[in-house]
This record gives sequence, C-alpha cells and structure tokens, in this order.
Amino acid sequence: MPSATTSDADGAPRAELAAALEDLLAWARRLVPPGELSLASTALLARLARSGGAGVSALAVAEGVSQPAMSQMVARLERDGLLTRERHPDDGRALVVVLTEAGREVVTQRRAQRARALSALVDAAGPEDAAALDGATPALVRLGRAASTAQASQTGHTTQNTGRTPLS
Amino acid sequence: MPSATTSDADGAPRAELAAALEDLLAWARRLVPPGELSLASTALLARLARSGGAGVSALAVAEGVSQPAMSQMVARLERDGLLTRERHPDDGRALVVVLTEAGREVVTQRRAQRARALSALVDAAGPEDAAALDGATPALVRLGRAASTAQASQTGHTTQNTGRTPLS
DNA sequence: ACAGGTGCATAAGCGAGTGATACAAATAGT
DNA sequence: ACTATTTGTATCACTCGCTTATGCACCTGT
Repeated sequence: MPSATTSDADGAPRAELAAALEDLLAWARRLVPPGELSLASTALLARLARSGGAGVSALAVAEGVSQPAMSQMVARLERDGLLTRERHPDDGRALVVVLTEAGREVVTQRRAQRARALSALVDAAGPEDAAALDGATPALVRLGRAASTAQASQTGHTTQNTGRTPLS
Repeated sequence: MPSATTSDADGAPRAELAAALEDLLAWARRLVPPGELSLASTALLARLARSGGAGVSALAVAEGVSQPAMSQMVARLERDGLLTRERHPDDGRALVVVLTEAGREVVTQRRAQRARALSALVDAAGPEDAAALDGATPALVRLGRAASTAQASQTGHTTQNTGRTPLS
C-alpha cells in the first residue's frame, strides 16, 4: 500500500535499511578469521589489484584514512609478502606500492570466500528474499561505488597532508 | 535473459553483491567520527536497548566476540557513563549490564544519524536506485536478522568459554 | 642556494580484538 | 560437609588499525 513512487516513501524504511546494513556489517566483521587479513587490508589489496601501483599518500586518500595509518598498513602487508614498496624512479621520496603474486592470489581467494559466505546467507533467507536481493544488486553496486568515492567529505575529518580539503 | 527462478541466478551477482556490501561497510567504517562510539559499541548499546539487561558472557556470545573483549568494552562504556554494571542479586559472580539514560539517548541519536547519512547516500544514487533499495529493504532486514543470529558458527572460532560449540 | 612544499616514516596513545590465566562464586559428587 | 568442577568476570600481554604530532629526505620555485 505505500506508493513509494519517488524516493523516501514514509521515512521509516531508511532507518530500517540502515539497521539492516549495520547488522550485515557486524556479520562481515565477525566473519574475518582471527589472524587473517582484516577488512581494511583486504580493501587495500583489492584496490591495488584493480588500480595498479600507487603511492602511500594517494592510497591513504583513496581509502579515507590518514597517511600514517596507510604507511603502517603497507609496512605490515609488505612484511607478510603481499605487496612491495619500490622507490619511484623519478621521485626519490615517493614510493610505488605494488601487489606481489601472493597478494594477487589472496585477493582472488578472499573474493571467492566472501561470495561463498554471502551466498550461503542469502540462500538461507529463502528464494523470495534471495530474488529480491539479486534484483537490488545493481542498485547496491552503484550505491557502493558512490560510497567509495564519497570519502569522508561529509564528516570532514581527513586531516593531515593526506587530503587537501582546506577545512571547507 | 537469466531466468533466476530459484536462487543463485548465474553466480556472478553474488560476488558483485559481496563487493558492494564491502564498499558500504568501508563507507560506514569511515563515517564513524574519531573519538565517537565505534560500530561495535553502538551495536552493543543497541542490543541492550532492545533486549534489556544481560551478563557479560551472554553479551559476548550475542555479539560474537570473546568474553575478555566484551568485558573491556563494557568497562569502557561504563567509564563513559552509557551503561552500568550491577551485581546479580541471586548470583554473586554474575553481573547485569544495563543502559543508563545517557546510553539510551545515544542509541536514539545514532539511529537517527546513520539513517540520515544513509538517506543522503541513497538519494544521491538517484530515484530509480533509491526505489530499488527501498523495495529490497524488507529482504535486507531479514538478511541482517539472519546474519545477527548466525554468529560465527560458519568459521567456527568463538573459542573461550563464551560459546559452547564443542569444536564439532 | 636556499625556502617552502611534498612524500613518507616514526612515536605515543586509544580502541578493539585475541588467547592464556587467575579468581570468586555456584554447583556436583562423593 | 568437604572437596572438585564448572561457570562468570577480570586481567595480562600481545596484535591490529586508527589518530595527532613530529621529523626527515627529497623535489621545486625564486
């Protein structure tokens, strides 16, 4: 009975949607096996896999974290052999972070793994909901893309030399 | 062209859905203002708000974390005045964790806040996608519920005395 | 040549997670 | 009743991921 022709129907759905996403978020967080790669690390590796090499500061901006945070993360992942830090040929202070073969494998495995886990969850929800979710997938994909590029501009806390957002 | 009568259509959508959720997850993670309550804390407070008081171990199982983690989290939140630890009347070793009035307020505020942020994101995606997402909301809500109760049974790493899943 | 900006690393500290361990209280088993 | 085990929390020592503040090396513009 809710016509819902435009956008926000009667207001409540958005809160429900937010709560549902938060639940799913918690689920994903718990799904990470202890000792395995965290979500943050996985996100970084995935970005490197599809965007090629990049500098630490650029990665920090892209992932929406501070430069020191990215610096540490890169150091850890290099220690684990999943990426390498090479000096930039033309710029002595810059680095080029690139995936190793092991890193690329990890990305592939994790992709398959989370697809499997989510698939199990979706299938457990029943065919109707599964169909509804599969139907909404394109919209969710676009939403995810938008979220990725939105950065922290809303909250305004990128700070440090990473983002040049001059305090608005 | 994909009939998609049953569940998993042609396989690829699930991977896309997983990737989209991961993007949204990263977005939500970045949305947390530094110094504010983390997602984990918010989830705990929300649970207390809808389930009433509970013991530390029970909360640990419910949130899918270890007992020490929950113990520390409760201690921090008590320090911040959002909940209180009271001794159980009949069981001298047990506690009853209950929200304070301040804690209840925080839950309400955060609920509104994330609904607002998500709403902005959804509206920015355009009316068509917004409608698709609102339509899939019930399915996502059920999926979130399922994820909440699924716990870490899949990965099998609850450990400690928190969960009695006997390794199986 | 020198000043300022840029790219990265380090230090100190908090939040959140882990396993291992300690301890108090309740319950069970003779 | 008196031990023995289980159960509920807390604590310790770690790791990871994040923050701000700071320092240093390198490039660049005058």
